[in-house]
Amino acid sequence: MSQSLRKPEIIKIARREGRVTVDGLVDHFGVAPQTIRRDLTELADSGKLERVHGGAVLPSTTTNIGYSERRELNQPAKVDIARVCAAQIPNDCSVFLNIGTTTEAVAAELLHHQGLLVVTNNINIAMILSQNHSIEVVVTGGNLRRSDGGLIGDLATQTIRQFQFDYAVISCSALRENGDLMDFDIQEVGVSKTIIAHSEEVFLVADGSKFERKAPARIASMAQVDLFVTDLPLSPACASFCETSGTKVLYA
Amino acid sequence: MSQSLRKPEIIKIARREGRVTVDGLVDHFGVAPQTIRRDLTELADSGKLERVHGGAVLPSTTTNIGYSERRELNQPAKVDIARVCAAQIPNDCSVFLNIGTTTEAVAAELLHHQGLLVVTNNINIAMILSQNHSIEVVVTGGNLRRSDGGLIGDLATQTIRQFQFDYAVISCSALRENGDLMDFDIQEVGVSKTIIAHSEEVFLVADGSKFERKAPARIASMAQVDLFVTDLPLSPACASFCETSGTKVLYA
DNA sequence: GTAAAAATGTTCGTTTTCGCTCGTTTTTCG
DNA sequence: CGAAAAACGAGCGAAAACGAACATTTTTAC
Repeated sequence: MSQSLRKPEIIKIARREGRVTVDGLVDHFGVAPQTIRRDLTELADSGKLERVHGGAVLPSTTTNIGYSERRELNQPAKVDIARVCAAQIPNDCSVFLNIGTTTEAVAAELLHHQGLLVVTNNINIAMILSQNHSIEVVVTGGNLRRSDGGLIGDLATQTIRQFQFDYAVISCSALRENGDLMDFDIQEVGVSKTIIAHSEEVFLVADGSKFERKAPARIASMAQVDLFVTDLPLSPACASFCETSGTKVLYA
Repeated sequence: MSQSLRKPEIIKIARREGRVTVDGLVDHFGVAPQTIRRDLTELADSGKLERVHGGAVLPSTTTNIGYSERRELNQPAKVDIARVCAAQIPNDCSVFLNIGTTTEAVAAELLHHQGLLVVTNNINIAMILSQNHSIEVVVTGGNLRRSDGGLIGDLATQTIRQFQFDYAVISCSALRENGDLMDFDIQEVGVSKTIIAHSEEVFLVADGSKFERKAPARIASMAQVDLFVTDLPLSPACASFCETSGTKVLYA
């Protein structure tokens, strides 16, 4: 399929409005109706939209709109971080991956590894890793959180307690200057704490935007993290905290 | 502006705006279009951007999963069986759905129900049911079986033992004339036995082709099933067995 | 200071996109 | 049901964008 600058924006509008019209897009982009029709036809052919007379609608199977938008947010940075993180994980070891778009990116990078045992409480990660037949995938139980495919609650922690991981890759909703890892969901906090307690090496993946966000629940301190992979330089305060607590920092 | 500073800035703009145009960058940097094209091509080669006619956009990781599943779900016989089975399940109750394409079809039919608590060891079912916000979805832990998205092993049975279900919908790999339910995977047998032991009402969904197949491991007897939904008439032997064991039979 | 190397600008032939026309299909409305 | 109106897809020419090759400028290394 040929590409165009308009198509991503058409999809964005479709996800926001639920549908798009040829006329509306003609006004929006200032192009001829035929051009819009061509775009819609091609988007429909590739399964991104469903063509209807006069416009197009979202395919009926599209769920988690908010999530998929968030997943694309800052994606290149996440992939860079993920690549650096995955490079620190050897073959033939056990790894835990928890909830988060950045950890999903790590899962995608891990597809090139071999002989891994990966345990995850993220359904999307399980789907991603099922492509590699040399990776044994174990899913924790738990209540399914629709917003991001995460499995949380008591069942999840129960499962995790039965393992001891060589490596854990975790993320968080927000980071504070004093080195605290924060999260929105109190249930997820319990899971993350359990993961840290059952892992030899804890890797934290988080892009720089996490420093600008606030979240209510405290997961842990950076001191409990062995390796922190991020994209932007840390503030002096945070950098010195990592220094004294022995947390290694890698930049993507 | 020197060359080394231009590419990071292009990425910064792309992340902020979601897309960049050649013309826009020519104005922004005051260089020739060809230079911008070179930059964009190199950024695209390294995976940071996705090149399109007239500019570039952030790489999209939109993955459309579930094509193959949906195809299988559309097999008319399975859908008919699923519809009949789903009609026997009331709103506001707890249901277990196990592995199998027919049970997946049941999940699709249950999308119209409300107030359900559904526990499943099938990742595809979890994805399907996540579309209905009035259904609480719980996933059992377990080793992921790539062939069908099933979660099996000790972790799965452990989880199931913690529940007592109003209804369980199960399937099997094969059916014998004497009323035995058979399966290919010994690990799955353990799961199915546990499900039956922890459910008030057990529904079996299986199309007629199951009678023509052989499988090595015995799950249970039809006598432990309360309702059997199928598409083709049973053999006289099997029908009389159901009669004496009190198993109700429904035809789709 | 000079030469090599890298980056940038220019030209030009090729490819892609876009808008127009026109005949066909779908929808709307009496 | 049937006709008018809207929407649609195919084909075509013009315009824009593209990439390759080469000339020119800037940076780097000695």
